[in-house]
Amino acid sequence: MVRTTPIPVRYPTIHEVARACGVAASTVSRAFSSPTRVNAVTRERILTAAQQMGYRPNPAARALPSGRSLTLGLLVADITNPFFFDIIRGAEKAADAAGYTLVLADTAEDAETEARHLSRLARSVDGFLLASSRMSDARIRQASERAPLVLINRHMRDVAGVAIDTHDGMRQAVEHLAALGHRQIAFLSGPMTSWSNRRRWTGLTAAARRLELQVVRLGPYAPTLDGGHASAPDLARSGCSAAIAFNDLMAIGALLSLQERGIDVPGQMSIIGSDNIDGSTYCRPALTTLHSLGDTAGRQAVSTLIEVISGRAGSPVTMLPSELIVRSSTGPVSARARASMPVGAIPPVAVATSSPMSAVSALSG
Amino acid sequence: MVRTTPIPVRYPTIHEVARACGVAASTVSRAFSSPTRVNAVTRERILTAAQQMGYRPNPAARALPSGRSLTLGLLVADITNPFFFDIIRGAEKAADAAGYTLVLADTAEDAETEARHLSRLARSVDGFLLASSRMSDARIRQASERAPLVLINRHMRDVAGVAIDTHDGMRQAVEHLAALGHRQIAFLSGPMTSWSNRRRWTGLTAAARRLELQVVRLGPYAPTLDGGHASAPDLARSGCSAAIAFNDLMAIGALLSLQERGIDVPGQMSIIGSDNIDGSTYCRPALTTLHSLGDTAGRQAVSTLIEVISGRAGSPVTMLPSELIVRSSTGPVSARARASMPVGAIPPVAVATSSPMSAVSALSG
DNA sequence: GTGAAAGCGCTAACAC
DNA sequence: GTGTTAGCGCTTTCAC
Repeated sequence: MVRTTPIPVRYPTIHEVARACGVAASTVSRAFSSPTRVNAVTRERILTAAQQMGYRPNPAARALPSGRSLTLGLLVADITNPFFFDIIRGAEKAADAAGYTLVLADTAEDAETEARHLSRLARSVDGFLLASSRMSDARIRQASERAPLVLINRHMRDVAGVAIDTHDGMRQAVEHLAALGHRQIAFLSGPMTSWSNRRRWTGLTAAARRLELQVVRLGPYAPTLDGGHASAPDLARSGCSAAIAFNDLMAIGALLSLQERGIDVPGQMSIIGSDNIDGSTYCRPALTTLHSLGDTAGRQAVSTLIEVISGRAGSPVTMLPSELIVRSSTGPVSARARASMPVGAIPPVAVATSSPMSAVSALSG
Repeated sequence: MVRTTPIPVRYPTIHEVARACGVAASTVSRAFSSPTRVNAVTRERILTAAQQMGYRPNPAARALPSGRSLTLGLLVADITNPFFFDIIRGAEKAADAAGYTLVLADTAEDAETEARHLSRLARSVDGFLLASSRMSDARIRQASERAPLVLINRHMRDVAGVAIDTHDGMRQAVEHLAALGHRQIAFLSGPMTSWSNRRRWTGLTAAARRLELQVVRLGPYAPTLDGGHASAPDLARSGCSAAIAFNDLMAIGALLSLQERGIDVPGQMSIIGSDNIDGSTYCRPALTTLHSLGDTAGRQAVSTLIEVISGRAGSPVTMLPSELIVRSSTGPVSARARASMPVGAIPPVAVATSSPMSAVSALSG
């Protein structure tokens, strides 16, 4: 038989512990919350008694007068995207170590869902971590004025955050491709609402201009395998010999579709991803990609958030580096490709999309 | 400048809403908690006022007298394992729809970590969902007596749960291999603490006995890419022409390692995984694997848990089917392999491991 | 159908 | 250092 009604455990309260120790309830409270303000001996006695009575502080009762729930909300753009794994694990570890509970919510790449979670959790958590937020700057700013908030993988001058500098990563990627002889590079764009997408594009164009390469932006596509698949036809007819995708999932999707169309990677097309997910090691060819320290980002974001919550200042905007990992999806440009793509056939920076992208227009001149 | 101290929003209380409406606080409370027990007109008035005053119930204040936090804890064996994605998403959707908040915690494949989370969250949540619990039956039973608890992907007669029937999936896998001419099959075992691992092994041996095939169990290995890599040497010298791995990650790891050793898949070795993760479509060759309805499992588990919490009975143990998806990692046994593996060289069921596995000894006779 | 009142278990002044 | 005393914002009897 299945026991459908568990016997609820009656936990002892602070008062019962107090009585057992012959002290006031407030002393028991202090023994847990501000250990220094209680006599070491009596504190020990209280802790021991509490221990053997099975006392566990009631979080709700704690939160009510103090206003602090010791809970943090982590909103992630896509929980199935391996990019977030290390961030989640890092954040969880740091939260745990600091005595906080982490509530994880998936925003499914949608600003509205993100906003809903934000308002739904507003009174349950002490602060928010927004990993790859898809909301507008204005909305984020507004949210950060109502509750402690730290951004991950997004940068705003006036909001605390931990960002990953793929700008420099893009430089490494472009230099790698240039060294292999590529002159025309496509960028497979991810969501326009993604700061890191814009950042990658600006990093890419800056490096390309310096090295006198031509770049085209294709998309935007969904930052998923399917998005990558969708990009393949555009890429195939782009006249480029190499592509840098917004992330690994897209890169892998593109790679598969190209192969299905009989286009060899890297023989006829080199591909670079970003995030260094597990799959980038076992797709074929294995993916050249950017690696960054998600674990560190998660930890750092939590500790920044805890500082913000406690009203301490600090240097709230952290930048983490990223690094190119060269595998087998990039190779020298083929003679045929080189011949079929006369330099100057396309302008230095072309945007093959109808979607607006402010950061681009300023650069495409 | 970064604003490190957000201006905390002072939310109106139930009393302020009450005053604005000229009713008692308790009526406002009822308007939200038990809508039927309040006059429809006054209720509408209250809801409107609350709306425009920006009233949001305080979860802690709610939880204190009621004892219910409207929060559910979902403990997952490995948050980076794609097997859990659909389960997480399904659970999140169902929880959301029922007005519950989901706290997600990663147990890192460790029973102790799982127990720690269980006790840490005990007073913060109304119940637990344990996805692929690594704890012992005894411990799970004990936990389920202290708090509402529903198992996912594990079966115990006396604890509510949603299990995935890979027993029948294994039958499909073995029949598929038998049809391709394989006579010797290896099982790459996952964690011994995993119910589904044991279940897969019994399903495999039962089907193999019926079809008069021989099976060997190798491992256990970690249920990860690395675990799969580790299994490859054992598999290569096992004398088998096909392997069924505990999950896709292991299958992919094994596949890569075999290829590195110059062993062709499926030419010299057929491989079957389980879980149908995204990576199983883009590893090469694409993986033949078992698919199951994680989303449904997650949803179902949440609704069962809510029933358990509210003391309602029902049919608390659900079984979900699984289905074989044939891709390219399985093929006909090669003539060479067939020749080199005389039937009868190894006993019908061999266990090439020193680890204890109760379910096995009973079957290996 | 609604109001009054008594807590839920804890924290945080404030005294001493 | 420790005890006393108010609440925190809500739910939930119990009257009416």
